[in-house]
Amino acid sequence: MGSPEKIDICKLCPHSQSCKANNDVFKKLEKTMITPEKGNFLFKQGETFDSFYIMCQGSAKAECKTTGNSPQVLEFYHPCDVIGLCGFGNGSYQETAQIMTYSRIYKVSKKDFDTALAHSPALAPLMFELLGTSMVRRQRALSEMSKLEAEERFLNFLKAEQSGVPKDSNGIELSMSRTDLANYLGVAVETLSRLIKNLSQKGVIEVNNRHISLCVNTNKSCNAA
Amino acid sequence: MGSPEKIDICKLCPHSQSCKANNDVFKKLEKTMITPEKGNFLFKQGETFDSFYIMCQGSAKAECKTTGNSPQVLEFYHPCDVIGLCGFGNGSYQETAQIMTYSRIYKVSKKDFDTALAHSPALAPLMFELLGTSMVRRQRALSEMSKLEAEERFLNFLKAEQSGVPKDSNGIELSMSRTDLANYLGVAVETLSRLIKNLSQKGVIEVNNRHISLCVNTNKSCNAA
DNA sequence: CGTAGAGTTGATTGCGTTCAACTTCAGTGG
DNA sequence: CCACTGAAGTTGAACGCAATCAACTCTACG
Repeated sequence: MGSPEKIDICKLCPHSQSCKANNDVFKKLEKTMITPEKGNFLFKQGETFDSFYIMCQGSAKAECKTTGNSPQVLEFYHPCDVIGLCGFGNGSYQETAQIMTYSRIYKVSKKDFDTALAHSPALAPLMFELLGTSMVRRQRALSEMSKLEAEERFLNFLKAEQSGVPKDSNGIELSMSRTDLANYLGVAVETLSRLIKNLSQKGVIEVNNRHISLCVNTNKSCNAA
Repeated sequence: MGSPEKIDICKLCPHSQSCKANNDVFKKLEKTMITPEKGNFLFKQGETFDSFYIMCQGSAKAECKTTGNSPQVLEFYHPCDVIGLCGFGNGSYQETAQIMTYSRIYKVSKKDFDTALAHSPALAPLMFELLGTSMVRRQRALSEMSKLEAEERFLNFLKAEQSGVPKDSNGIELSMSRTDLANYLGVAVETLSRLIKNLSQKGVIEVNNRHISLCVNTNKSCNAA
């Protein structure tokens, strides 16, 4: 892990407009910047909940394992995302967070958070909102998982990824492996591979390794092409 | 809906030991008792978040619909469960809550909750815990949905249902229709029907309409029988 | 008694899994 | 600089779980 600093880098951040970390209330929170490398863990499932994190730069994933099964990728994290809220549940993290690419991340210790809570009346509602949103995001994923077919889930994923990227940039640079992505989507790696090939042949997407761009007609009707 | 009262019925409640509503902090919350009938809605997806609920008696379900798809049952609620927390997300409910059997439910208005928040420092942490737990519950469901086969998901469901029931009682009285249950498990009604038949023939469960009892060897090995 | 909704059963189809072989790519050491 | 190695990704063939469609039975309720 990198050495902690205490600089406000939000001023330089391209996401500062929409980021919770740049919110008035959150800005007052005591926090440190960490710069973990690819493969590092922010926390592992079962560990005591002592901090949560706000991603400024980079990418990460959350996995959870249930008894006897291979782990399931729950979520991919991008800049502005808050990581580790699941720890509020019963005092320990119920998932494992791992860095996918070199990242810059704000770390907020639970201790500092609890202190701030007493002084800043606006903090609790903000946190309720964050937790509520996280909950809804996962229930959406749950709903999609059982309702939609693999292709549609993948397209939804792409659209979500694209929305977090400046519009002028041409396509998306995926930060996760096919294995992780397939796991996240709930299909086998082979299925994902075939799926991408099909969509590519149909002209819905253009693929070059981990670089994928959605073609102009982003709407659903392009499936029929 | 039934007429609101303001009586503390926790003293008479068989679940009072484990129920959040009976927690010191929650007890001080201003709340009213409602007694909705089967089919009533506590709230519908998209409505403004103005209250959450604590179930004392009865059963309910939460459904969500995403664009263009049939609704997905997210969760079934039993006594002690808190309903409507998703509303904290963006100020509106992201799911619909419907009563399945005649129920007695505490209603906590957001206004009263916000008021209490200012006076009771222990309330926010308790709420964080509730929200965190709800989040984790849904991510578990998500993980199971993609990892486990239908039969195992059904058995897990049964075990969960059973754990909320006094041990001396013989078996479980399901409060939901096959349709809802199949939807919740992410399979077709027909599949669920066949599944139940198989398990019954293998001697893993005993079925009589909506009354189901897990046979003595509750452990996984009984699948092999 | 008749109707509607809930649940069951059977036959068929298909999406996605699994297994296996192959290709591509990045990193490492000679 | 190139050969080697292992991981990541692709392709093909065969299988199987669960969906779908359709007909039927059961149950509740008027």
